[in-house]
Amino acid sequence: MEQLTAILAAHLQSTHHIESVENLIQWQETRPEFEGDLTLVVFPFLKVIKKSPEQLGQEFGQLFLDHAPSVLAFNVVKGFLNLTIASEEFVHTLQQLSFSDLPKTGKKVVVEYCSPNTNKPLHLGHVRNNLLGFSVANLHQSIGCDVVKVQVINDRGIHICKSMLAWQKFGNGETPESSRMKGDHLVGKFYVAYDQEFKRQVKELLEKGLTQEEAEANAPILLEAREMLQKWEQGDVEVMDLWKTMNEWVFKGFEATNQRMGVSFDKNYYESQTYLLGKKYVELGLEKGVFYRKDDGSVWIDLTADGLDEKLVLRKDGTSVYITQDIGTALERFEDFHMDSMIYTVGNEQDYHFKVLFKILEKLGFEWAKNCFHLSYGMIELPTGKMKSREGTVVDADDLMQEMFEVAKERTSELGKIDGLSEKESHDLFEMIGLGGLKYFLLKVDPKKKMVFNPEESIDTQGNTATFIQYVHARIKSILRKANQEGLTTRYAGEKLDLESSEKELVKKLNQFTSVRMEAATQNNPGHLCNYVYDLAKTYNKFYTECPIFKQPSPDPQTVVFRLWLNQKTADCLKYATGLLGIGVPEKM
RNA sequence: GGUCUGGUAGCUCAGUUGGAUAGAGCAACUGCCUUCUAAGCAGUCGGUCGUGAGUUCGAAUCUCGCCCAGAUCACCA
Repeated sequence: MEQLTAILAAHLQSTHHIESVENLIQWQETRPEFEGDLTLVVFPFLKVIKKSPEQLGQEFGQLFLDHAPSVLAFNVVKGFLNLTIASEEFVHTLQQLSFSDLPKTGKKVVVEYCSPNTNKPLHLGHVRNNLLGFSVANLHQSIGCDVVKVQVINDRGIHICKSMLAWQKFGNGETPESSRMKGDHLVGKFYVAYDQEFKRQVKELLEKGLTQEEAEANAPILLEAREMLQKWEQGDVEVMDLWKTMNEWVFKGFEATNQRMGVSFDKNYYESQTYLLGKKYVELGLEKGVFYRKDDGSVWIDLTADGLDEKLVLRKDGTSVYITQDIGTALERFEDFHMDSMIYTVGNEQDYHFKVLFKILEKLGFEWAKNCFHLSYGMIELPTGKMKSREGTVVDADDLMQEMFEVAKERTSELGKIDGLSEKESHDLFEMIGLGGLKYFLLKVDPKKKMVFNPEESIDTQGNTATFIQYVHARIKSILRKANQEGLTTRYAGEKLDLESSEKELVKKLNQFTSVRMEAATQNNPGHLCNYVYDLAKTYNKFYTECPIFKQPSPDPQTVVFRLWLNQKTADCLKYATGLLGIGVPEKM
């Protein structure tokens, strides 16, 4: 394509005296319904060259035919010049493709995701968050960045005290061991128990004649929780011990969940250690005149000139608010890593918060603030409505993964695909199919979109699913195993060969990988890669049916090797690309 | 009310800096397994791209108005 561009640019310069050709030359792939491989859009030239689209197309077509050996033929339809490219060119393209991480650029990116509270287990929302954050981190690594994966663990505050208090009141000394429950689920149970008790007390107070507001503010259990928070802040030994114990339970639970999901972190930040950090930077902001102090002593920033509001950054009693902590945490991270950019994977209900945060960091004079990105994603709702932890209407992450596993098991067994597999092999396969299906389902849609999760409909194994992609990989591997048995090589020597159209399509599709990956990484959208992988799998399947290798009549030896090579390259690409999404592909299924 | 995000086939979604007759999957229907894996392939059916204007050779894509849905505008986190 570079060659063709050069030829055209030279022609435009010498014949039509046009110097700046950058914006005029638009290449695109020829649509399947037309003859050809590569298409030049002629319309943009009409403004500078007074000819009809048809004439100009003919002129350019002839030019390529005369000067570019790789162009075999051309046709012009309306304002589109379609070129047929020689098979050698496709072989050459395929030779240059490899699927691995790009060389290091020295750019450092911090990716934050997960951010759980330690009062309840992870749910479907966290799953989307985790998968997005993890795959975006992979994508950046893939294009040559140094990536640091971090999570902030929300381990303090009134909501944590609530589950602690409920455990004290109703727990009877229950532990994960004694109850045989995962620690995070056990603690979550008491968070729900708190809420039930709270509601009961509110109801009681209402019956005594208090208003709803009064009742909610004076429920004894809430007052107790507040008292507990105060004790925590004072470092009360008993409360701290309970806090540490229950948090340990939860951390163990989270670790198990994240491990099964396949995500990991390089560093954890605990809010209990960072919640006071922001204060010293408030002083810095005051010195710089970015912040100002009101008469009552509270500190603010005025962002009205930037289209935002005034925002409090320090209360009049000198304590921090949410954004103060985030300022502190961001700067702490910069001390830790000196990153060039940072990605926050957080739900879209915090869009405004992050706009404000980035603006503040920028005004404080930090260069990297401009490269901060809020990877904002839409909420997941159930057919019955929103998920609410307190009311127990959530899709639990552990349950969900297990359900996916079970469905994969059932479906695979039905199809008789586990014959000849050991118990461990089939277990691993179910896990790969089940988890892969879940991951692909959540990653393929644009992160910005909210989604409705319907458990029955979501667990599909046909069509645009991970299973389909995994199946294609297994098919390829099966062919390559057979080739190996027969002692055939997959190294094509590169002699002249006429390619079938589905072979050409597959090479073209493989050739798109690099640009798709770049787009997915720079836009922080793994969905692009999902769509690509699906497309690739579909393109392969067409090639698979149209270009057999071991079927009779068998193709000539050179074609066999070429097709095996193409199989190998496709498998490499599928494995690498799905790996970036955190999805595994099996050797057999 | 202000700001942000979304609105594409019955359903779930793609659709690169504006490019050819708007694409997939699911669902419904029709063909194809004596073997490179049918979790597949080929095909039929299905659309006033929320709506009205504008910009131009050309608009799902850009601009403006309006309609619908969600989020947000806390000295909560």
